[in-house]
Amino acid sequence: MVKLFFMFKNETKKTAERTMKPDTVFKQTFNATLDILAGMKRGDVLPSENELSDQLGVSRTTVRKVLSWLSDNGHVRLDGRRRVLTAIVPKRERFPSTETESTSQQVEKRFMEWMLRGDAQPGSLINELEMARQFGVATTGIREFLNRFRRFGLIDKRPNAGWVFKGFTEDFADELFEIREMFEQRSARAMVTLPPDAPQWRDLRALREEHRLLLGDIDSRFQDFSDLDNRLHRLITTAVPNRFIDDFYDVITLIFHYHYQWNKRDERQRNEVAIEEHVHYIDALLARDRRRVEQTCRIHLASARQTLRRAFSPLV
Amino acid sequence: MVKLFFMFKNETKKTAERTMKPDTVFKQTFNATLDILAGMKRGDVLPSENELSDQLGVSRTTVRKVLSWLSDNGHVRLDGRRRVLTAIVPKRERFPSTETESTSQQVEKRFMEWMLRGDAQPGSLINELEMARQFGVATTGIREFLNRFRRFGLIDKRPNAGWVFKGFTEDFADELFEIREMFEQRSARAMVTLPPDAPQWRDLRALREEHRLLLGDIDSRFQDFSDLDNRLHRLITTAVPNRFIDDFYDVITLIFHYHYQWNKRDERQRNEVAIEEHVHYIDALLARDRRRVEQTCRIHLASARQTLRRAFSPLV
DNA sequence: CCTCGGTCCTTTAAGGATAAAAAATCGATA
DNA sequence: TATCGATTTTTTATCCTTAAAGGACCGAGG
Repeated sequence: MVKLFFMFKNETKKTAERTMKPDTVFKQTFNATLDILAGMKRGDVLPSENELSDQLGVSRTTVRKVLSWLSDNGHVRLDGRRRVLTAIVPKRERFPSTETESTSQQVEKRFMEWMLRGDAQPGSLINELEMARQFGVATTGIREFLNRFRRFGLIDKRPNAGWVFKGFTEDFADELFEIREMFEQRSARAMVTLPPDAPQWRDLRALREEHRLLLGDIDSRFQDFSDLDNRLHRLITTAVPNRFIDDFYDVITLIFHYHYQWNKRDERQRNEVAIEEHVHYIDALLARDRRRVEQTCRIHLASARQTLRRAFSPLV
Repeated sequence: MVKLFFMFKNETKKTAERTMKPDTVFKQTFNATLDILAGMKRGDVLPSENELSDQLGVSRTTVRKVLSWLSDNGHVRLDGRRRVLTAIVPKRERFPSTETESTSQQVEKRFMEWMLRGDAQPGSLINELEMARQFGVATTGIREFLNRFRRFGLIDKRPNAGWVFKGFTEDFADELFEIREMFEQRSARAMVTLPPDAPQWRDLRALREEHRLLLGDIDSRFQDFSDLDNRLHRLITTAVPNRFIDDFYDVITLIFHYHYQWNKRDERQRNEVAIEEHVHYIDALLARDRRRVEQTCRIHLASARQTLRRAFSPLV
């Protein structure tokens, strides 16, 4: 059987000593707090602990840890029960992105890179222990990732005997897009029947404007398409929410997120075509013309499918 | 916030001392080997180690462990390189089913029971540690289960802050069946276009016969319907395989498996109706009549949806 | 040349431990 | 009455450890 090796050339060796639970949340929060402070000047009063907690999406415990650091290092002064900014925090205090990524995020990233590089042969075995060693994490982290990754349809589990990589193949693209087409057509049809005062129409018009702006500046900003693509399709699915369809879009989002990072061939032109397809699709939706919606949707998905399929034959 | 307690009334306390990795595979293999020996008589030669390994679906290592026991306890004698059965193994040597279930299977079972009992309030929090204590397993086992269970659309993860049970509600049934209907109609339409010599037609005719037999003996065997239901729908999806559709059927299979165990109301009558619907559906497929297939499929799924929905209002 | 026993090594499935993060508690105070 | 500081308790994310299961190798024998 073919065994896999996950180490890439030019890989930087992991030297960081691992703690039990990483403090990536603290470090991210720290950076985010600095972003907030950057918009303030000396003498300004900081938001309250609860406000910061809400705004940053972390517990007050973590917020307080950051605020303690700011006090201890003389950037913030206590004035009664207010906190006052006394000194700007220099940029170099920010934690680098390598330290703000949790283990599970790192595993996902490295696994996807390994897969999309094309190093992975269909049918090859994935070994938890080997992967854990190469990624510098414990086997439990790998297990957890693989279990979550199962639903992407790219790996199979053989109990007591590891995992099989099924391959990032044309079959995969076809099966993915068969479902995607069913779901998208269903959502698009539902959207057409939404009442004219549904909030989706406002969002859709805003998205159309964003598409127009991007097309006007396509040469420098063509990489922003990925985000726009995701937002359009997610908006359409909100017409009639269904948790299984939402979950499926998670699969598509992840696949495309990494796919866009690795497949740079014809990127600019590919995205320009896709944006134009989107505009036609959006116009059809705004016109609430069911037949045209179905047609423009089909055209766009067919070309997206071709894009993904071509990623599997990199030499042609 | 509502907290959950997983301990049921009349629950038997776990007293078994836990080992690192349970030997459930050995115990299952042991029982399965006894089943094979039951079909033999004294003096018969056992199959080879490799044969047993293939047949039982476990490694030779495990097979050899069972064979060692048989030798050590005088039930099997070595004759050159053959093994000869010398004494029947008494039934009481079999391991009880409680010892042949792996931790992950136990966790799944107990979680599903807890959910389907209706003790779980929608929106309540699931606590890994609490659940681990109640189930008598380590937190890693719970985590792994919850991660795998995510795709069933019944729980949500909040990073660093546990899991939320979304509730086994009518919404869930509706969303599940919306997808199921799309997938089933798609597969049924594909099946109609299969060539007359496709192996599916043979299997379908066999299934039809099984339905007929079950209907004739409905009073004593109505519980066998669950298995038949699963096999029919799985057969139809093989018309044009798609890994995402297969995965979705795993969700349906598990939900129905436990649902059938807990919801006994009108069980016999419900199953009888469903079998008749199946027969009409199968006949339409065998006739390769697209319109009738769509119609009978819709009728059957609508009644299955009602069955599941009714399970959420147990007092009406 | 295939199969078996013996042996050994590798890998998975579980348990257990610990630091970080979340959450709760409680006066005090504005 | 909501907020803050201080402190404590609970829970998650991660690492490490170990027995069972899988798998490879080898020599012998039919």
